[in-house]
Amino acid sequence: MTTADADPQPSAGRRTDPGRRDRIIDVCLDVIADVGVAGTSHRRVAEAADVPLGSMTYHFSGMNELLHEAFTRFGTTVSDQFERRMATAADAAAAREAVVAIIAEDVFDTQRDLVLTHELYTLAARDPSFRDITNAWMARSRRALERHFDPTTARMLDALIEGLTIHRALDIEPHGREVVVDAVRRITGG
Amino acid sequence: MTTADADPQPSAGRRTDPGRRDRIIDVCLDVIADVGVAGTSHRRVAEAADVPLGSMTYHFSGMNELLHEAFTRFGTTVSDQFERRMATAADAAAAREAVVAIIAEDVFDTQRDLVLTHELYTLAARDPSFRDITNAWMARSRRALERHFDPTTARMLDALIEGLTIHRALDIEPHGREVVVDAVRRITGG
Amino acid sequence: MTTADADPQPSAGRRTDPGRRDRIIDVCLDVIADVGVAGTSHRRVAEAADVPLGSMTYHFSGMNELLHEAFTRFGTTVSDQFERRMATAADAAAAREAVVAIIAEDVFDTQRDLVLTHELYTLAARDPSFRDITNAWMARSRRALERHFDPTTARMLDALIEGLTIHRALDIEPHGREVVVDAVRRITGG
Amino acid sequence: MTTADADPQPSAGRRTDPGRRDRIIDVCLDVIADVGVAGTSHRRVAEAADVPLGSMTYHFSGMNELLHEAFTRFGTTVSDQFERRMATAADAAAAREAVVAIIAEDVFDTQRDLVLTHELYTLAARDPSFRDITNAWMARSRRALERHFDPTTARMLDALIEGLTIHRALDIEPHGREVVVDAVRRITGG
DNA sequence: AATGAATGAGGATTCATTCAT
DNA sequence: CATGAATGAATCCTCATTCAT
Repeated sequence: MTTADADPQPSAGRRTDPGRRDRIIDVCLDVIADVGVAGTSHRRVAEAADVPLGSMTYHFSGMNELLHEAFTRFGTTVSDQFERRMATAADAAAAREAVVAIIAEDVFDTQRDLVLTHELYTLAARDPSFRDITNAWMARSRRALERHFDPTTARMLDALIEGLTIHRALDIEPHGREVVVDAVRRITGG
Repeated sequence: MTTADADPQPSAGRRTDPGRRDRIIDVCLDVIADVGVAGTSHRRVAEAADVPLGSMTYHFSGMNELLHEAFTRFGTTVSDQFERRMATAADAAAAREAVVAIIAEDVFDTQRDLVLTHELYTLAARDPSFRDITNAWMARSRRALERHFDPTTARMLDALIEGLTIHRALDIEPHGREVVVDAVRRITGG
Repeated sequence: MTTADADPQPSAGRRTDPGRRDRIIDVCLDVIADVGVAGTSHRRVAEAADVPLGSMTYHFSGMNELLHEAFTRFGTTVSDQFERRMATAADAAAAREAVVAIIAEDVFDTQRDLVLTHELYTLAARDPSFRDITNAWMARSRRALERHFDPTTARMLDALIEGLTIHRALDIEPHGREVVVDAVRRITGG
Repeated sequence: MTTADADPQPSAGRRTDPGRRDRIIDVCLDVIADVGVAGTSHRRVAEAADVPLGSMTYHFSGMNELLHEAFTRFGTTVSDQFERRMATAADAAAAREAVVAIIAEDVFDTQRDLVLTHELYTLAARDPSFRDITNAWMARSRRALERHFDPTTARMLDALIEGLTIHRALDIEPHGREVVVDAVRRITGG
């Protein structure tokens, strides 16, 4: 009864693993956040995802495709959150507060997102094939802001969010919340 | 004067090479701009600098030291330019125009600086040992802005410059100069 | 007749594909001519034949079987042509001209055949299991020549054809037709 | 006296190994003869030469350079032997006998040379960068033959040697020596 | 009968670093 | 002081083959 040929899940038991591709992409983002794009290798991702090395190039044509998919997912996730934040704002005042919250809270508590964002920008700065990701991201952000502000103000706000977020994360003595509130007010004229 | 075969220009002609360390640092920045920190290796830098491979680990304890020195130089160079821009401004109006010029012109025409900046941010976002570079950079920028604006406004302006510069470089349809002018006016209340 | 959706041309349209094995063999020769035996892989052949990868090991026990079948076909094809050439010769003079034509024209205009021949010889030189192909080829050539020449002369002619063909293909300044004519005459005493 | 730090050849004792490059090339030919160009890999050659894997790409830019050097050496070696054979022949009769000996003895007793020759031809048939090796080889052979025979005859003889050698090696029932003698006589009119 | 998913072994190559000179 | 030689680890990627379906 315990012989091998009676085992419904023989040896490794890992013949088919649907969703593996998805899992690899998720894990890849973790690895990037951990060791950077520079340190991200097939080996490391495979190990982190508990997947054989050969699986990597089976599911992805190469590192480039993997990175592209990973950052596409990242961009989509962040954009989703951004949109949700803006969508729940009832009026301009609430929208302003949402923007402040995004700057002061969202990215602040996730070092992970900060790192990933910079890694993506670095990639996009050199490799145009990653621009479509940043483009889509920026486009969605702006569209979400345009629900509450005119196009020009939306652009400015978007850039302000970018700059304040970066500086907040890198600065040795980060600005307080009131600076953010004030800056948003100046731009939006609220 | 010392040895018998007092040849002023010895055979290989590269016996003593003062400034070699400096040259390596400069070339390293070029290499980073070209292939990214990820693709920057001793070999590549050595070749680009026309320096023997062994020279790399002789002058630098390792890649980390080399990168650190390279980005320190980069930060200093960019800060110098920034300071010079701001120093020549006679009054607040001129200062505002200088800021606009920095955003709309300086980084715009050098893809190189854009790439290097992001590479540095990416490094700093993960590795604290690179924070001192970004800190010094930000501190100098802010001090330069504080010549003309109050500290809070200076902070905001600094962040705005950051965000607008990035978006200008990555955006598929970059904003026009007038958007920059308007944004600077709103923040500075000019 | 069996299932309900008795579609005579089922969805994918490639349910049954008689002659697929044949097509794979043909394509395999093209691949070998293109990238050499060394570069010929299941994957490459499968892709070139527009056949799923799994199909390769279904139809062939392994690369060796595939190569064997491919070169068998190649040898047969070339031998057929050789035989046809010799068969149409009415007398010894015509036979001599046929030999000249084979050397000076047949292989000359197909780089493909030259490459394939050498690949086969290389295989046969090391692996005895490919000797039966070259043996059959040589036997047929000799038999075809023996229609017009005595056995010893046939052997010599066969070797001469071999050598002149190779040198014609590899030589930087190939010999002219008259050299071929002369050599054939000397061997056959025509 | 026998302590480790008194050992002039510390630990591995393989710091500098002049002539290593040469040894690799020689070993490479052995490996090719053994498993073919197709089966020749850095790993296999490194192991056969008792050299670390990293040593391979240190001494050679890649497989192509290694193969090129190996076959260049092979071609030179064989040509040398050929030239020596022909140089020692005092008159035309002796030259004819030398040619016979080359065909009937030289290659016959070295399966190795046969295999290597075919591997080289296969390479040269597809990759023009290997033609210079075969060209040099053929040129030297012909020049050596022209010491004793007129250019046209030399060409024919060269081709005959090629063809008879190949057939002798591949044939299931190889021709006897007398066929070779006869063929050479017919071509040279001796 | 046929195939897509999967994988471990091995492919060439690049690398930072060590060390004898 | 400076460097060329050397190497083991790690890089991405390709491969033949197996197997559940």
